[in-house]
Amino acid sequence: MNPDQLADHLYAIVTRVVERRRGGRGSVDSLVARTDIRLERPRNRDHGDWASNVAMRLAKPLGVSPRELAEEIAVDAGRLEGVASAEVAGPGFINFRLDAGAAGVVAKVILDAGEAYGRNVTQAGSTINLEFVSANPTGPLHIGHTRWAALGDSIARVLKASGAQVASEYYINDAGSQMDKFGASVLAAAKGEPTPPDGYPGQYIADLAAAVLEREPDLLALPDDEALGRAREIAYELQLAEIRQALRDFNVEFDVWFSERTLHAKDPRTDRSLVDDAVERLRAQGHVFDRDGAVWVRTTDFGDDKDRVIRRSNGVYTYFAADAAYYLNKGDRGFRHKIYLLGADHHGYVHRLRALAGAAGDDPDRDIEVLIGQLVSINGAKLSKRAGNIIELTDLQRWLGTDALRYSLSRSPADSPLTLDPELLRSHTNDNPVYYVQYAHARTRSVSRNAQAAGVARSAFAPELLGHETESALLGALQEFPRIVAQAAELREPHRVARYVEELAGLYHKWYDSCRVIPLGEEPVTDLHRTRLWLNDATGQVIRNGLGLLGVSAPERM
RNA sequence: GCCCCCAUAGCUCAGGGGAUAGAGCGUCUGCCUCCGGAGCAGAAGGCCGAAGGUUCGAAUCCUUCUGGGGGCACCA
Repeated sequence: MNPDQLADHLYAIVTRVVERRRGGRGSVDSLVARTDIRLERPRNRDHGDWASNVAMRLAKPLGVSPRELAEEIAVDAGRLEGVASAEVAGPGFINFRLDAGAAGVVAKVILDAGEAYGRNVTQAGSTINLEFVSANPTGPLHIGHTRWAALGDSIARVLKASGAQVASEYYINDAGSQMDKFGASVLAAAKGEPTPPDGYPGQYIADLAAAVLEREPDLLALPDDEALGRAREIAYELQLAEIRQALRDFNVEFDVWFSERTLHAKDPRTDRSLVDDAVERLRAQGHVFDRDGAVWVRTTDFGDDKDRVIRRSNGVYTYFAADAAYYLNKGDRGFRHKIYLLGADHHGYVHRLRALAGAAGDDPDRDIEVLIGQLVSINGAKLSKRAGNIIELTDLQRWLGTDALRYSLSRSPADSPLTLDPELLRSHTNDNPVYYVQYAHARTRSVSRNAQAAGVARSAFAPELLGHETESALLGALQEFPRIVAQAAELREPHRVARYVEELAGLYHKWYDSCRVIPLGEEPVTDLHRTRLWLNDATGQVIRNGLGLLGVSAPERM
């Protein structure tokens, strides 16, 4: 008996009650949405294993008191198999208590499913393109990108676990003038000249220059134009490789690396690029006009505060044009839903992107979704390029460790400002929530190893014996995991998984403290010990699955 | 000026209209002869920024205000 099954039974009972009272005039569905009949885990354990507010929702439309209605529902609900009791409490809650056996079967369900436990089909049928990071390949990733890398990757994972067809995608801005500035900066460094105006400063440019010279020793003997091109291309290749490696080391996997150059490349047969086509497609939709020699998109039709130029009067496309082409290309590749993860410093793009969807003939409310995340600060200091106190992703990783860094970035919602305390993250103690969770996992593994040595095996499974209060608390939390994953996917909030595994770890530690898996001294091994081993192993599996969704390791030992 | 986000314990942060608002850290008190004490049990700590509104019920939804962060290019 899991909460979803119980909710189904409850719905059937409520349907009967409503029919009895209404005599066929008006169904349940006309009074309350099916999804509003939900079971929640009460905060207070005295309120049972699961609680429903359905009576309070229906009392008014039915014209009865919530408690009276709750009593009527509770009588039937109390007779359900697997339900030990259904009691009315407070203003009209119905509090359910499950039989230990009915609750305990989840341990077996989990171990049968293994890594698949938690997967669900709530997002089945949706095709989602999820774009994040997309940093210019003109320098290393810094902390500003780090949060989106952690978050975006975990969002992709929970979406996939919920049955969505997802492509996580990195848009490489490798076209345009910033690449030339980048190339010029590297070439200048190779020549030993100072950084050109508007160029990229930084030690990494000098390092790249050295690497470029190593690859192309005759670089400086080439004509200037050619040298610039070679420097730019080699440095680009090296820098992009470094970015990819940094993300791989951070357990961030992109399905697609999309080069902006793809959009500008002319098709040799038609001599047209995807950007050319995109502008014409928007024009055909009726949202493009010409003014002052430039081509504009009427983004104000879709809530933008001013119209945007897509092709300048000098004939050069703006960045917006590439954005449009890229957006259309995502749709052409079969992705109905496009998610963009942007930092708060880019929120000005939101209207523009939504306008793009509208101008392309899509529904801006349904086909495009822009997630805005707040910036991260360290020790209270905001980190920005302007302030010159950028910290690189790879430095942070080496400093704090991938697990601690990913976890701390993943355990808060994206729109919540986040301050990292490096001292705290470096501490390998309980100061650091990730260790609390990882320790719980390591402990399940240790118990499992010790159990084997002590002759306790999963040879018997008697869930009705799991009657201790810490056991019913742990079982209830284990039952919740699939809906936590589904919720994280639906809301694009992977931090819910982090908070969940923290709670689960806490419940496990409490259980461990009061219930032994391995008998003391000369006591005999009983089915209770064997069944507890199932529970121990199931808990380890769920913590492992949860951490996996966050890209954090679940160590066997610490 | 216009737009977006935030405000909850001393600190860092959770809390999708429900019951007595939570966790970790920090402070204080207990618990290791036996499965990992990186743990557990307990104490203290709150006008959920302010004021209105919606609701049987608001930290949560709406409006206004205050305070903080960010953004408003024929840049990329």
